[in-house]
Amino acid sequence: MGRQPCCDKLGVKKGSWTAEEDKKLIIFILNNHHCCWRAVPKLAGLRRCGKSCRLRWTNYLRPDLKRGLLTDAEEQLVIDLHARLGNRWSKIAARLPGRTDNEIKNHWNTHIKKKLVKMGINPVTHEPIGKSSDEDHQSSLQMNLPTDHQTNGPENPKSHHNVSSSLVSPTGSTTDKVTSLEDGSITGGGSEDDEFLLNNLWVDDGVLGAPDDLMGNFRTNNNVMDIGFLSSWDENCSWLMGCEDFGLSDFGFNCFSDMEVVKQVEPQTMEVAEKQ
DNA sequence: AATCTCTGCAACCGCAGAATC
DNA sequence: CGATTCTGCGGTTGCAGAGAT
Repeated sequence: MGRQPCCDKLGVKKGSWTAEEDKKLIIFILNNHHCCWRAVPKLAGLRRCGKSCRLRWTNYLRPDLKRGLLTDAEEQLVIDLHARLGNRWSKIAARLPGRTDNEIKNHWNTHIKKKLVKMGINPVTHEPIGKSSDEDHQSSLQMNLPTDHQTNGPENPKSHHNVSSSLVSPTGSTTDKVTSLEDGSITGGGSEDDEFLLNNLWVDDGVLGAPDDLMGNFRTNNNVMDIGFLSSWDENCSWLMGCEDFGLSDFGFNCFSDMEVVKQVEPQTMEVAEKQ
């Protein structure tokens, strides 16, 4: 028998989300969390696929998301993690609070990849271009690059060393780990090894761990909704899990005044929010 | 000022594994 | 235990804005 289908494709809207749709989704999840994504669009009054709702929420509307370009430290960590995990963006994203796999994937493809090539580093193998005889990698790499990079080629031949050595992180902690990885101590795909090493990497990298200034912001296409009274990653997460206990006005969601707010704000929660 | 080209990002698509019946 | 569906992931696409001509 199995389950019911995810969504009937008929009447499902595609394309960019409107501010109105964002509001509906945010309000629904605030009041109900999400029981299952399949049910979300119908219950929230959206003509979207549940999959699309999940994507919109996780990649754009989640309150714990950071915004803007990755910092140097984050970029360095992405490079290090990519060197050992490959294109497992979700695993990489799990190590960068407030960043999504989609965001990291995009940043890799648009920024980091080019930067590495300019430095003479193969972004696939993380080895100096020309060092290995894997011409397949190089040719495939060039296929994926814009023409300006194809014509210019590596502009920095002096960078014939490990990526992680050339892009030194502020802590300097990640470089050594990468070196140890490349001597064969890491087995590709070994999830337990990955977890162990990544946890070490995570723990000692205070720069990236749960930033103090990580303030959750809800944003729509037109609005940024401050929920800055939450001061840490953990608080953000726990708040999310218990979001049904709060009303929208607690978070400064006055922009939703035109929307029907289902739940009433409890006086106690107001007090808590004000104290923060 | 108008047009063209390039770049970056949000969103979609298809697949695989997990979950459910 | 097989069939079916759900969820999450990675690859890819399409559009909008920026920059170049």
